[in-house]
Amino acid sequence: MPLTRLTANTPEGGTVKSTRVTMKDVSVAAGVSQATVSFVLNDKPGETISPETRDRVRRAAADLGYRPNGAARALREGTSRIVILNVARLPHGGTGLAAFIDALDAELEHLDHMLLVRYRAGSDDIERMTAMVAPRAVLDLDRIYNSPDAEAEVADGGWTEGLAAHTAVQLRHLVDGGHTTIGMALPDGRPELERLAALRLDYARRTLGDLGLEGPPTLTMGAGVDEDRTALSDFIDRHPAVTAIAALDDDTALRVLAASRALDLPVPGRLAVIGFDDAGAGELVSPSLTSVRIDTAAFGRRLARQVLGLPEGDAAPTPSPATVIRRRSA
Amino acid sequence: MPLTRLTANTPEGGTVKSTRVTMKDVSVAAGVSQATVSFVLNDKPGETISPETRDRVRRAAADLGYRPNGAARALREGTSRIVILNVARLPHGGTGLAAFIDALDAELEHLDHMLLVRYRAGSDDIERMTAMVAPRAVLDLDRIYNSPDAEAEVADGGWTEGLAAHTAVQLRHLVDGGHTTIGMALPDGRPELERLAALRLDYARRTLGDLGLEGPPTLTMGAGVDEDRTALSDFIDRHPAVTAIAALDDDTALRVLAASRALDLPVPGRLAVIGFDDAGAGELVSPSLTSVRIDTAAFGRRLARQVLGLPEGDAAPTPSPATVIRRRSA
DNA sequence: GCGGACTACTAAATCGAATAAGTGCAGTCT
DNA sequence: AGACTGCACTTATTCGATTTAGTAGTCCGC
Repeated sequence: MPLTRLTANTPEGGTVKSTRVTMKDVSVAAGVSQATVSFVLNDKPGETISPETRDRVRRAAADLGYRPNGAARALREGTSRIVILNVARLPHGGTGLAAFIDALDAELEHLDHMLLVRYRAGSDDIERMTAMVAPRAVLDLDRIYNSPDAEAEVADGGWTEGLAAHTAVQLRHLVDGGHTTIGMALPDGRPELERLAALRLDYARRTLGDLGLEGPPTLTMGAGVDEDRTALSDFIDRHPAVTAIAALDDDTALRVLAASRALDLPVPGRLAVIGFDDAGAGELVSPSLTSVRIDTAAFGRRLARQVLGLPEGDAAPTPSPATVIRRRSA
Repeated sequence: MPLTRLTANTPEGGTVKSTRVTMKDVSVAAGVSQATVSFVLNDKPGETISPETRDRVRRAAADLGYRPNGAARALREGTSRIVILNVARLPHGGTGLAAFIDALDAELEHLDHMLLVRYRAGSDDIERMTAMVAPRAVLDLDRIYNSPDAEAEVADGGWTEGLAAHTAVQLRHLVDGGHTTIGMALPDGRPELERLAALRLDYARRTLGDLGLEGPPTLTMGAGVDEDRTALSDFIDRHPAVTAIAALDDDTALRVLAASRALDLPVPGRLAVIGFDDAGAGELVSPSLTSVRIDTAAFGRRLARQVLGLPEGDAAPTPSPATVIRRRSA
């Protein structure tokens, strides 16, 4: 009754190795050379293979249950068909990020690649990884936030442009609710989120500007329950006109909620609170947390193709809907 | 300003390939054959290499920054040095699981292997993975719960035995608080957690039995906020003597808290609630959630060695402490 | 009726490590 | 002195794919 199910491949190669179907086996079954099998199965352009032969080969491969050996491929091609997603220390609780990963995974699978996730951070780790697994690409969700070369043109599946729209949805919900002086809550002591915070803050400023409102004063939460209460208290003293707070994420929003409770500030009566990237716990607190659920699947799909250097594909310039999950807090 | 930092290895090979340091390069630099380099770097037993040569080889390898090519190794040996952890659809918010993964990762790194996490489930996926990455082992956190052969002897780093102790800590906290009739809250509609639930319930029953108390009546939560309220209401009606509830995890505990609030049941006055595997949101709700924080690092370390077929190593039969994070709810 | 182009393939090299099977030489035993 | 053993290596093969460089055979024009 163990927690883990172990499927070990004995390095000694017991029966496993002898069972493996190789390209050679397929070539024999189809009565052609091994090279021909490779040409057919990879649809190599420029090679002329008769339709009948193609058929025989494909049939043989299917019959035998042939699967190309990733190691051999990687050795020959220089990189494996693995794509690494590095999520070191980032929050991955939100539904948005989960959907993003799901879509990325599905699309990569469709393109005959495999997404694997790495939790370790550090540049040395990336070096190790390059040597050990030679991934086709590394998607680093962490590094970007601390990246000095902010303007580097890097594939992101359109996430960044989407972020602007999503931030706007969050703010607009508060404005539609009649709020005109809005604050923004950012996480404390999370250096890996610093750049994301700056980005979101910038978009928030623009959104409010477009609506003829002043940019949001900011509030930092996350140092601890007591510190949070003090921080919110100070913030309200300094900005008494603020009647609503938009948070960077649900965790930060929950902290605002907790601090408000401690200060006896009625939510949403005195202070409306809205989160971002609905993380699930929002419906379990009181008052329940209003949040923004973002559809990031389209980004994931686009990123998969970008990462492999493929054209955008059939995925049209999809709109990226963000919907407000309306609960009690705003 | 993208979300992702992309480090692509061009399949075309560009400059990267020419830059790679191979064993051949090392052998030339050290003035020996490539085979000798392999013998030295792998400490091949049975091979007699003079200390001076060993030194020259090691020095050359270090100077050139040699890193063995994972693909070549995998091709030759039949399996790569990658260990896959499959966490498909399981909750991974708890601090315990995070610490478990961290320790597993660190120990595997120490043993020159690499832990990569896979989110997809399904047997077909495992087949794909075997062909594409040929992992040395697959740790499936998911399958185990549905596994029919419950008694299979599989490496788990001692997790299972620990679970019993941890469950006891959770229950004992309630008993120490004066509670004698205790219920257990289990998640609803999470088939992947069914077996874990059964396991925990069994341990709970034993713990209570040892203390001379009756086994816990169970309560199912998670179908939805309204359903949860009804479920708790029914439960209290049926078991009015129950004054405390131990939950399978923090998420389930939060649901009990929310339902209690909806029913105006004072917590911990009428009903004490304790979670498991402290997931972080517990301190942000009101009343704040008491939970059990488990130290799973030792399990991770042991599992790493088990999985690679190594002896237990220096890691002594470590005790696995579980500590109650005492907050307001119990 | 012969060179050239095209078709439909095959043979062999290659990627980088691990390893089985030698090779030359010094020392030992009988 | 010749066989034998052990040491310190080297040579060459292997893993399973991709890819380059062929090689027969056919058709086509002149």
